[in-house]
Parts: sequence; C-alpha cells; structure tokens
Amino acid sequence: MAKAIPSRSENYSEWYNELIKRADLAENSAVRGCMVIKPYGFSIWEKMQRALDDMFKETGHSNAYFPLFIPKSFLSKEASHVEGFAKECAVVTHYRLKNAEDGSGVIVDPEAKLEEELIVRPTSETVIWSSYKNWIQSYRDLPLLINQWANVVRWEMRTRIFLRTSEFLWQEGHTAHSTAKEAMEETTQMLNVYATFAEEWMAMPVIRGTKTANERFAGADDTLCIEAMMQDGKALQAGTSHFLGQNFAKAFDVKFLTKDNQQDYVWGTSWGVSTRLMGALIMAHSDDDGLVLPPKLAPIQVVIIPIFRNDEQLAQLSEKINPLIKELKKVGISVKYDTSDANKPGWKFAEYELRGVPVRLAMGMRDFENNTVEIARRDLKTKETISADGLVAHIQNLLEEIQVNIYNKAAQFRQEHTFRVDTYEAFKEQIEKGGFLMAHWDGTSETEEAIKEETKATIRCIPLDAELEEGTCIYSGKPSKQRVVFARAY
RNA sequence: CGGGGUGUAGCGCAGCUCGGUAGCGCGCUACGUUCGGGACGUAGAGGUCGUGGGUUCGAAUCCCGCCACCCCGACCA
Repeated sequence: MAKAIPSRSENYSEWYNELIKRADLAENSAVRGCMVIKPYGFSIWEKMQRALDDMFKETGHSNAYFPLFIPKSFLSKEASHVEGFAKECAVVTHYRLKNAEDGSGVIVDPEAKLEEELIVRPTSETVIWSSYKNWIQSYRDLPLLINQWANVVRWEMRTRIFLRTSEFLWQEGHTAHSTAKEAMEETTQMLNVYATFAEEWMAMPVIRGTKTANERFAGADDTLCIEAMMQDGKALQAGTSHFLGQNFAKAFDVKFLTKDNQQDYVWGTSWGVSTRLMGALIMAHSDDDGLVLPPKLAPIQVVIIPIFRNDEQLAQLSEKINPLIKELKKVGISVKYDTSDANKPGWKFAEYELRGVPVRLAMGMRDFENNTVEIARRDLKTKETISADGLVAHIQNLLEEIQVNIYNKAAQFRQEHTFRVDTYEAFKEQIEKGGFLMAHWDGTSETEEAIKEETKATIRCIPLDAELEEGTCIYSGKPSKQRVVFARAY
C-alpha cells in the first residue's frame, strides 16, 4: 500500500504538515497552537540540544534556570520591550479552581485573584536582569555568561507546527559585560556558533547578517541573525543574537564598579534558537518520499533490515548482523535492527525512508551466502550490493559523504534561487517566483515598509560578509552602498 | 479579527440533497499462506455520528444555537 505524502510542488504546506505527522515527529495538541513533540521528533531536538549545549560550554557559558512566571511590573520596565511583546502574552490572574455549584465542572475561584498578575514568559530578559542586579557588583563579576533551556509562550494569531507555535522550546543566552566592545564580540561570537551549527550539523547553509531597525528585537540596539532558504524559496530566520547595549542594565539598574572605581551600567547580549530549527531542518532537505536527515542529527543513522522466511533464517542472519551492530556502536554510529515480522521488507524500506534514516542495510539469505549486503542511501535513493567485509569503515565514510552532499544540495538550491535585481519592476516580477533577491536599498524604514506593503517581501538581513558596491535603491533611487537580502519569509 | 473548510471506529473517508435503527479503506486481534520495494485469505474486535436544544412515531440526515480544529490573509521567532 503506497501511501504517499502530498508532493511539495502540489501543496507545500500540506506536504510539510503531512510529513511531520507521518514521520512521527509531532502532532497538534488539544490546545490550539500548541504541539506534542513525539519521541522520534524529540530525539532529533535532543541531538540539536546536545550539540549546541557543547558549543555554549566551549565558549564559556553555564546553564541556569529562571522561572516561567514574570511579575507584570517587570515587563513594563523596558519601553520598547513591552511594546514588542505585550500583544502576545499569556497572563495568569488566579491561583485556584473550585467545583461549580451547579455541578458543571470546575470554575476559576473568584476569591483567588492574584495581587499582581503574572506573565508567562515570552522571553526572559526581564526576570534575568532583575537577578543580575544582585549578582553583579564589580568588574570582577563580569563577564557573566549564562544560558537557559526553557519553554516560552507567545500567543500567536496564526500558528504552524514547529515554525510558530504558541508554546515552544528554546535556549536563551543572557550575558553581561563591562564594555560595549566585549558585548558586541559576544553577540558576533554566538551568531557564529549558530551559523556553524546550522551548516555543520543541520547541513543547512545560512546567511549571517544584521536586521534592519524594523526587524530588530524589541529592546536591542542591534540584532544579528542567520537566514536560511527553504525549498519553496521562502526565507526562514533560524537564529538571532542581540546586542542589548545598556538598555536592560538601565531598566533594571544593573551597575558595576570599574577598575578605576567608577559606577557604570553593564552591557548585555541575548541570543536564542528554538524548536523552529526542527521546521527548518525538515523544509531544507526533505523530499516527496519523506524526511531527509543529516547523519549528524539522525536519531537512527543506520537501519538494518533482515529478509527472512522463518525463525531459522533470522537466527542465521542475526549471527552475522549482531557482531556488525556491535562494531558500529563501538564507533558511535546509532543502529536499529528491525527484526519485526509484522511488516514485509518493502514496507520497512518505505517506512524508514519516510523517517529519513540516512543509511539502510538489507541482508537476506542470498547475501548471507555471498557475504554481501545491500546498502542504500536516503539522500540519493540509490542502492548497491557490496561485500560485507570492511562495512564499518564504508558506512562511516558514507555517513560523512551524505552529510556533505545534503549541505551541497541545499547550497546549490540557494544559489540557483538567489537573484541580483536592479529595478523595482524586476523585483516585483521575481518575488512572485520566490527566492532571495539581492537589491540596493536606501536604508530607510519608509522604503522597507513600502516594499513590504506592495510585495510582502521583507529585508531578511544586511549580510555581514557582502562586498560593498555603489548603487541606487530599487524603490527610491537614492544612493546605496551595498545590496541587502529581500525575501518573503516564514 | 476577516474569508474558506471540516467534525461519523485509532487514522482517512462515504452516508446527509430525499429522515427508517451506521458503512467502506487502512490499521488492530487470531490462525494459515507469504517475505529481495508499502502481501493475501479466513474469522473477529471496535462508533454517546463534536455539543446543546428543537421538529418528528422516528434524526448522522431537517431547523436554531454553541464549541473545536485545519487552511488562506492581517501581526510575529
């Protein structure tokens, strides 16, 4: 029974939703806009967490945990921050339920109203800086380099599983420094950590850039980001790193004594990536047959499928396969040996393809006698029969090759869908076909707004590594010194 | 918040126009035959038809209300 998922070209968002369901990554929950991340999906997230967490530790950060609830008064201390988040906050007003008198169930106990309402964190700058005030006295306490893994809630009007859910999981780094320069360096460093993670682990090329004032984080002086291209040509912001200046230090009165005994406000950064990366991973590589996972993040890197008619045959095959599994595990490769007789091999082939397992081995009696094994790779959907000798090294190489190949494929796709446009006419025509549009912009919010209004495209970022080039703004004709990245975005 | 759609077995759906005691496919259970690209046979199990009310001898079906979810837009990571 070939139960194909909808194709990308037919209906991209249906393909995305159906793939998530069928690959057993996640499902919608009883609560609108929230998701249940299922074990297979969560194990991918755990792999992401592990890799990122190691990188944070290597760059000197420590994990801590701050509370889910934020006193309402905290949120109003930093003016632009409130403005950015006020519209999407969940508010706790009561602390008790009781049985309804008419027996219709439980109701909120009106007697149990909170003195001060609590906000479910949309992000934690405010609680964290209120703690930092007590933690920091002198330049000797700096830099303070903290990260937390947490859930946050942003009451979104329209949600999309993994990409924009009302509750999501993320990490948020919050650091404090004695100089602006050092804080800016931290901001850049963490952006580079994200870019490295995206490219080396997720096999997803990204553009590093600066956000325009319109797209900047509420409360930041500067926001850096990595932007990736999805297979429908839309942009996805995959991570952000903010230079907070002294904004939160001033709002929460976080001062320190400098070496020469002067009081000064500390300089801050914050940076985060979320379960949105799961959406990015799916949309960057997967195809009409299902998920395609980079080996470095695949929960199962190799699946082994025995082809047998009876228990004796399975036992024979297992005699060969079990030692192989041991060897693979010894070199750190995760293996699944699917001996279930509930489904036929063909069913299993399709199932593991749907789940994006990078390498599949199949061994039947024919192979057993010839000392061979059939090896198939998910990224290219090719297979060959090879000798069972030296398999471990072969698989190691193959996994590395697949990791590189899917990166290259994504990079090539991005290159083929990136266009330099020099007139607004060309811009409007090309934006309908999707992709990144490299165009000159006069640097004003008005122009950006107008283009967004007319074309739904936004400036994804001002690339950090772009060459300077004199030109004129496609919209206003005013002078511009470099091209910026325009795209329609998730 | 606007526009569209959907709620019937675990999942996907038909039945509703024209009211008569609920059906198909997948999945599930048992047994047998199968097993190198989503097998087949036989026998089973499984449903307050989203919810509240109304009309009627009788409602999944007709009428009124409510709720939930999905998709498309406006807001955002």
